Formats: sequence, structure tokens, C-alpha cells
Amino acid sequence: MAFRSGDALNPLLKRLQAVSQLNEVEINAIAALPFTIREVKAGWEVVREGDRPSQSCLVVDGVSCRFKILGDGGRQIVSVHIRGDMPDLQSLFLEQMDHNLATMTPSMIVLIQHRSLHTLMEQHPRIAGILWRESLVDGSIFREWLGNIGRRPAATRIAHLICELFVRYRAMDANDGMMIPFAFTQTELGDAQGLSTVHVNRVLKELKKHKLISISKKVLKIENWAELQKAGDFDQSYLHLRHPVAELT
Amino acid sequence: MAFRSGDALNPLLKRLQAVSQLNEVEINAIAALPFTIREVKAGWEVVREGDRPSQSCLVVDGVSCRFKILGDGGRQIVSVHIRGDMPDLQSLFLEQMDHNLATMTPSMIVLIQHRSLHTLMEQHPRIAGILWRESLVDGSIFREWLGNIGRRPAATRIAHLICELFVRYRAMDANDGMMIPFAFTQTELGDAQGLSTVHVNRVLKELKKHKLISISKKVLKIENWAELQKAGDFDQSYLHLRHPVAELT
DNA sequence: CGCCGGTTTGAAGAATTTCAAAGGGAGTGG
DNA sequence: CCACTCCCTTTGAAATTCTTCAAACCGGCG
Repeated sequence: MAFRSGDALNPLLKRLQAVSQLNEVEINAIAALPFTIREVKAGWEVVREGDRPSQSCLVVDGVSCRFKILGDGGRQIVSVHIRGDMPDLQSLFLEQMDHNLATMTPSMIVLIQHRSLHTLMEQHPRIAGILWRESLVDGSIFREWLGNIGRRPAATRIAHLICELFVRYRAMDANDGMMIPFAFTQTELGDAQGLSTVHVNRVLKELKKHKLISISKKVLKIENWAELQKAGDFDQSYLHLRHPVAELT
Repeated sequence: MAFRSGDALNPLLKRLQAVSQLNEVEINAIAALPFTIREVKAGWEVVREGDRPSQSCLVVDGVSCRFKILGDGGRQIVSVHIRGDMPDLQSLFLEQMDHNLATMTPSMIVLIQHRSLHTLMEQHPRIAGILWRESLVDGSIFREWLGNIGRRPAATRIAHLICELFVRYRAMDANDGMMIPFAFTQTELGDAQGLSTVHVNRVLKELKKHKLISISKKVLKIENWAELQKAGDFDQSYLHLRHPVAELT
């Protein structure tokens, strides 16, 4: 594989440094974390509801999501994760999983023992604070999604989700122009935003018709960022980036 | 007032002890936190979106909620808080508020400087972990609400919310029988669950008709816990209580 | 008593879901 | 290399849930 195991923690370091000042010692401590890396297919279940994991994961490449299965068999995707995200940090302190975590695309996933992370945080309390902060941003995104799903019409929801993904990709890597990876099926988008597949299809058609976005080969291009933000009632401040993504043309 | 300032932190201690073993030293450290207490009316805005608070609050009595105002003027309540809750712990690490926090009933609110909390956590790392855990449970509730609002029909949502409140009150105080304080207006319930006031009204009527609940003088009585849970597709495990509320008749 | 915020009701309208079926497109096996 | 299959997308039409609008009602309180 093109991927060198020694690079595996880079996305994490990059993420944390984008958000906080890490000193030499802390960087080395993180880089020295023991981990295992797995290259997995789309649909791989990292952890399931009810599990009691002893490790947390880091998304190195690909897209993962957390989701719940409800009583009537319906599925709600509660979050979407890209490289640099640690989607199950909560399992460090909440013994039992209250949701599932799975990959949505072929992915590179790093697994780190809770024990190692606890030790790291004991020896470097500032890192504990930084990871805590990460988990709080996670919570902030949930709140935004609640507003999205609870109170916004379908087109606004989808536009909002696209805006969020764009800004989050940008924050990790500013060199991707107006394109982002976009491998979601329409059913998955519906599961994320509380909509039926059919309706997602119609909404996407509208967004394309109005030249806000275009999609081709699992890549989404933002054709009109200003209008897309407006359509999505989007304001990036809930992402709590230290360096907000600049306004773009 | 019947309330002695020296008791003000009791709900917090009670909450944390329900969830973790605190030793003598830690209890004393928490009890020694400097704070101010405020007796406020319903509708008092603790913090607003955009604020950069230097203190966090503890609900000692009454009900508060966090909410967002969306672009079209709509409002989404993202969480509801009862005694023992610290609704804006996130402001310890996220500088800027991404939502509002206000009381829904006359309340007793304790304010604690971030500085004091940070010092407490430095000196007692275990307490940091315990508070972190609290903020993770907060996140877990958001996830459950996402499933609720995104994928469940209106009646299920309302029933689910009632179940949640019941269990959370119980976890704080097991001596309230099948009654819980219930001072929400129907508009507020709608704002919490993404429904119109009219529809909330109709759903409540149904729940009463089927003898699942009754409401009188801002007190809700659960008439049939088993059926209400079923109607609400409710499973308390997402609340991550160390001692789940027992099954009740 | 009369006001006020909240509740309740009816009826019409809109957004979204469901059902059903046809239309790609990419990979697999023959 | 073609045919087949599977999964996803797209479309149409009917059904449903929920919202909106508008007005009446109700209960507590000044």
C-alpha cells in the first residue's frame, strides 16, 4: 500500500495542531502512541451499539459515520467523519456504545488502546484538554444537526450538510479547490438528514439545477459557495475552528 | 428564601456521586468551589449565542434549555436541563457560544468561574474525567434526539421526551413516584421536537386518551410506564446512568 | 370583571413519504 | 467483450403526516 504506517498519526497531529499549539514534547508523545492500522472496505463496522470497546479509532482516510437503528428499523446517521476525526472518543469514558460506527467508503482506520490514551493524558494534561475540546466540537455539530433536522426544510438541510463537509475538508486541507469527496448514496443522505431517498433525489436535482453544486464520480463541486451557504442557512462558527475557513468566491 | 446558599452545590455533588465514586478530598474540593447563586425568573437568558462566557452554570432548581435561533426565525431547543445539570460545561473549552441558554421556569442558578473549575481539575484530575464524562453524556442525549427528530413520528417523539425526563428526574431523586414537574408550553415542546404547536396539542391529546399520561397543574403523571416506553421507542441506556432506573409498574 | 398567555378545534394546504416501476452504470462471470 | 446482475438513481402518482391559518375557548391573575 502507498501508505506508510509511520504516517498514520499525521492526520491527528494535523488536526490537533490546527486547533491548538502543541509543543515538541507533546507532539512526540502523541507520535509515540502505539496503534494498529487497518485498511478496510466500505461498510466495515468498527463498533456496534452495546459493545464495550477498549480502544478508540482515528479516521486516517475515507469516510465513516455513526448511526442508530431505531425501533421501527429506521436508521439515523448522527455524524459523518473524515480524516483526522476520532469518532468514538466518547468510549474513553462511556463504557457502553449507544450507537454504531461504520465506514462508508474504503478506509484507513487507526485503532488506539484506551489505556494508551489515558496514560498519554495523565502525563500531558494539556492534551487531555485538547481532546476534550474535540469531543465538545462533536457535541456542537450535533446541536447544529438538531436545528437542521428539526426546523429546516429538506433543501436547506442538504445544502447545509454539504457546506459543513466542505468547511471541514478545507480545515484539514486547504488545497482541494471547490471539490470535496462525496461518495454518499442518496439513501445515506436521507438517513443523515431525516429524509426519504426519493426526496433527497429531488432536492439534489434542484440544487444542481440552480447551479449551486455539481456531482460527478463521487466528487462534489461547489459551483456557487455564496448561494449555497445562503440556501443552507450555513454559518461555520459552530465548527469552532481556530482559523475559520476564509470567504471564497 | 428557603434556600441556604451553603446547599447550593448539593445537586452537583449528588449528580457526580450518582455516577462516580468521589473520595473525601474530592468532595471537599468541589464543595469549596467559589460561586454565586441567582434566583431568576422564567425566561432569563443565562448566555446568548456569540457570548464568550467566563463562567459555567449549574441548575440547582427549575428547568432550563439550550436553543438555537435559525435563519427563518424558527427556534430549536437542543436540550432541556434539570437540577444537577451543568448545561454549558462546553464553554470551558469552546470560547464562543454557539447557542443560547435560558431558564424555562423560575430557577435557582449557580455560576462558577471557569478559572475555579480549571484549577479544581488541575488539582484533581479525576474530577476532570468525571466532568468530561458528563459532557459526553450530554452528547449522547443529542444523538438520541437526532434519532428522535429525524426518524420518529410525532407521537413517538413526544412520548420519548417524556420518558427521558422521567428517568432523569428519577436518577436525581427516586422519591417522586410517577410524577414529574412538567411546565412546558406546547410551543416549547414543539420547538424541542421539531413540531408545530397545533400538532403537539393533538399528540398530547392522544397520549392522554390512551391513558399513558395525565397532566395537571404543571405536573405530569405517568399512568402507564410500560406502554409509554413502548410508544416512545424508549431505552434508557443512552443516558449512561451507573444505576439505571429500575423497571416500574 | 376582563385581560392575557396558553390551549383547543376545524379546515385547507404544503411538504414529504410511500409505492411502484423504469432507467443507468459499474463490476463480474461466462 | 458481451451479457447479466446488483445497486443506486430517477420519475410519476397517490397517500399521509404535519403545518398553517384562523378563531374560539379556558383558567389564572391583576
